[in-house]
Amino acid sequence: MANTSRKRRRRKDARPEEIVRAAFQEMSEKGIARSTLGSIAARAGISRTTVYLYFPTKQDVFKAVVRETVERTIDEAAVIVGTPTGSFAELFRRVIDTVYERLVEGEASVVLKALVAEGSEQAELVAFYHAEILSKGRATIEQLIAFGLRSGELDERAGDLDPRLLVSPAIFAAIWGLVFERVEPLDLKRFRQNHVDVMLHGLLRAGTSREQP
Amino acid sequence: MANTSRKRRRRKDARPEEIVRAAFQEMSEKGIARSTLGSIAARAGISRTTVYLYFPTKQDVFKAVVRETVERTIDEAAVIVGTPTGSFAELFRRVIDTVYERLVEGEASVVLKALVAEGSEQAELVAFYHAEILSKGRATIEQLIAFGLRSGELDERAGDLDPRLLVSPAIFAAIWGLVFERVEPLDLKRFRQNHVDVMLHGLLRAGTSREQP
Amino acid sequence: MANTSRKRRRRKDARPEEIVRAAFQEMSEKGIARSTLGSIAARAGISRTTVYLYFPTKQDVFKAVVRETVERTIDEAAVIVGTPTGSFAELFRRVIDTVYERLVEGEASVVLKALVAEGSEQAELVAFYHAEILSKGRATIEQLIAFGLRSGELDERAGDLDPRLLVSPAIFAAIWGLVFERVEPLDLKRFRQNHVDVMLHGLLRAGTSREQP
Amino acid sequence: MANTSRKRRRRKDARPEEIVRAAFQEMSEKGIARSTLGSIAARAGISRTTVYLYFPTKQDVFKAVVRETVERTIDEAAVIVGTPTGSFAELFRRVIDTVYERLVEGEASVVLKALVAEGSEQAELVAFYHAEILSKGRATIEQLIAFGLRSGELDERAGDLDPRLLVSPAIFAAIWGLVFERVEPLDLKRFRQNHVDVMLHGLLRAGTSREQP
DNA sequence: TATGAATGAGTGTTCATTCAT
DNA sequence: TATGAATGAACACTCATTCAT
Repeated sequence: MANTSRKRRRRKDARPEEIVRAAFQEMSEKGIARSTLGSIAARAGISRTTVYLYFPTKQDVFKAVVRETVERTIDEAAVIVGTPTGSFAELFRRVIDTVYERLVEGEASVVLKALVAEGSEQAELVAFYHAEILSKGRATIEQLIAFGLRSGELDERAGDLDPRLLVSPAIFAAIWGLVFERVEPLDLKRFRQNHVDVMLHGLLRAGTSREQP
Repeated sequence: MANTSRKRRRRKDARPEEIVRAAFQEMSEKGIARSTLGSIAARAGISRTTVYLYFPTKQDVFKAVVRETVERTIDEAAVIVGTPTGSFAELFRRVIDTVYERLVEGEASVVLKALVAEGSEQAELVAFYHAEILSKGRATIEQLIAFGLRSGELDERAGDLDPRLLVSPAIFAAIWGLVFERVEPLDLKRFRQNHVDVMLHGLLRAGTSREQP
Repeated sequence: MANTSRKRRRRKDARPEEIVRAAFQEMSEKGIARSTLGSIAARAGISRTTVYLYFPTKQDVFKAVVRETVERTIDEAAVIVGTPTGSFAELFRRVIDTVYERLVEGEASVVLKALVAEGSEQAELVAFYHAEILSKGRATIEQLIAFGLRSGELDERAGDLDPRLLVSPAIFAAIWGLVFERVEPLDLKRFRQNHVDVMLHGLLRAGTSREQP
Repeated sequence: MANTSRKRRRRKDARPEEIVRAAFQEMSEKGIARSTLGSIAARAGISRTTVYLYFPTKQDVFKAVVRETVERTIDEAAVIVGTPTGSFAELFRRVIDTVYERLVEGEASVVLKALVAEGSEQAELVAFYHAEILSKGRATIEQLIAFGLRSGELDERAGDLDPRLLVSPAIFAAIWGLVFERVEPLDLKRFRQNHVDVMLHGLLRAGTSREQP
């Protein structure tokens, strides 16, 4: 809970942050396109035009939303692998847990959706999000794999893995929750458990011989 | 009815398809909300109001887009499991291959993205997509698992799996391709290979004992 | 029941009459403005464009509606005063009865409303309606008054009466029925009775001396 | 709130009235349906969208027109009966005079015409008009009759009268003036005089015995 | 005669943005 | 700093009407 950066930003100027907070809530309910400046302003308790004192454009408001959300997520996300303890399996489970907690269940999932939604016109935001979140996540996973290889728990073929594969079900779950939750809900706890189990042990009955491709 | 002009008739029949094709292209570039009936009509080379001769509403146009684009996709995958041949592993690989070909690399990924992006504003479309596509896909995967259990290749614990887990990396890849491709490309062939390998055999070195949670 | 003119028109060409009938029904339900050629055509069981074979314009359709309805009304309206029998009071009651039957409860009320509605842009129709219906009605009332004066039942001051006054409550009732019926219904029978009673005897208690203006 | 610019504030307060005035004029020329927000705005010298700052919907504009135009009308008539002076005949004449001045000759006739014309498409407006205007008018007439009964000037049978009958010629005159004026004008002064005379004393010569129905 | 195809002009409404105060 | 007033551009949708067959 490194609340230094948060404190730093606070109190310097409360208004922009209130606007961003309101915009985040609107975004999480209606998406970017359907969030109107009017509704954001109303939620922030200010006039619609006052928003323009702090942000030149609606897009810029949402840029700030992404930025702040990402920063908060990063700040709070301790680097787990830095000081590895226990088995690879334990470590893996812990990393995946963190991903679910932060990216899937947390605020960042809203941002992820927004990026998917309007990413094509928000290249700048996409790049920022990638640099701040995804690349760090990737590094974490790569460290994790390296650890497993060193410890001998992982087959040497794991070195060829695309690190994104290991978290991809989590991202899927985040997306699912945002879009299809109402129509066919997903039991996150069970899904996470499945995720880890299958990733670690595979689907095939223990003892089944490996394919030789 | 008999002497209706061929040319005219041909046109009449072709129109909806042309409109749907134009709408698909617009959607892939701008999403649903930002696709206007005007731009769709222009792309189809007709007047804006002509669209209303074939579709009562903008939503219905995109409903048709979703339906036409994705229906064939799933049907094919379903066929595969219908007449299972070979081992579970082979079957699994074949289903996943189909999913990648259709959902990830094919046109359907565009639809998927649009729904992820604007699903909250298009609840009806989401419900439709779920009913037509996801539920069928889910059934296919469930059949696949059942087959594996029957053949003895799958551990009995596979019966508890959320079927969505098995395809989740593919969905992830589809989203990634649409959003982050430019910033960090994804080697689809390798990713798919990883996907199948890890799902089938797990990450842990063969012989490593299963966790007892 | 002079059905000569009706027969004359019939069978010569059934289509236009079917269209006019459909238009009349639409008009009585939705008024002229909200009656679309599409709904009229649908009701007549023909294509929208077929209407144009018989009527150059939507307005012309409704001109025909007014014409036909008025003609029917006139044809069937026997001239009561022509051969007067009984007292003025009896005659008056009979004339008023006819007005209620034809203009208030009959089809013509629909036309009346339409004229009120779009009369300002349908000067031609208004003039036609006046010439065919109102002027004849006026003549009838004037004959009635003359009869009453001759018979000595009417005060000589009745010669100064605007004949329209005598039927004005009936017209009011027609309008009321068309507009406010749902919100505060009007008991036509009672209203008609009141109408005749008050017109004949006035509101004041019998024996009250007349004002001297 | 204190230092809000006077000019600006004045404007803000004046706008709705200006819009309503413009709408009234449009309505009197083209009716409700054919009055577009564009033409109303143009007449008021503002942009089409500015209307939406003051009225959420086109219907609300016309609701305001109806309210503003007719409210004063009835109130005044009600005041008259509130403090009755003189004979019933005098009072009746005064109420009827007010109705002619306000409803027939004044602005309110335009509203009445619009409702008659387009009432079926404007059910809400009709209900509103009834609640605000007609029910009050009815109450006024009923008070008037009650007064006449108390004072002994009215025959006890007047208690059975539909109150609407007493003003119905005035409404007729209003409609006539709007629709048939050009084709056969109506001398309002004379018609009003006739109205009151006949209503009070009836058509039949004094001394003629009442009918026994 | 009859119709299906097509469209242009127009309608109410939304919303990001500008401007004067 | 803060805001209320005002607007232009856009959008989905309707409908009378024209045209080719």
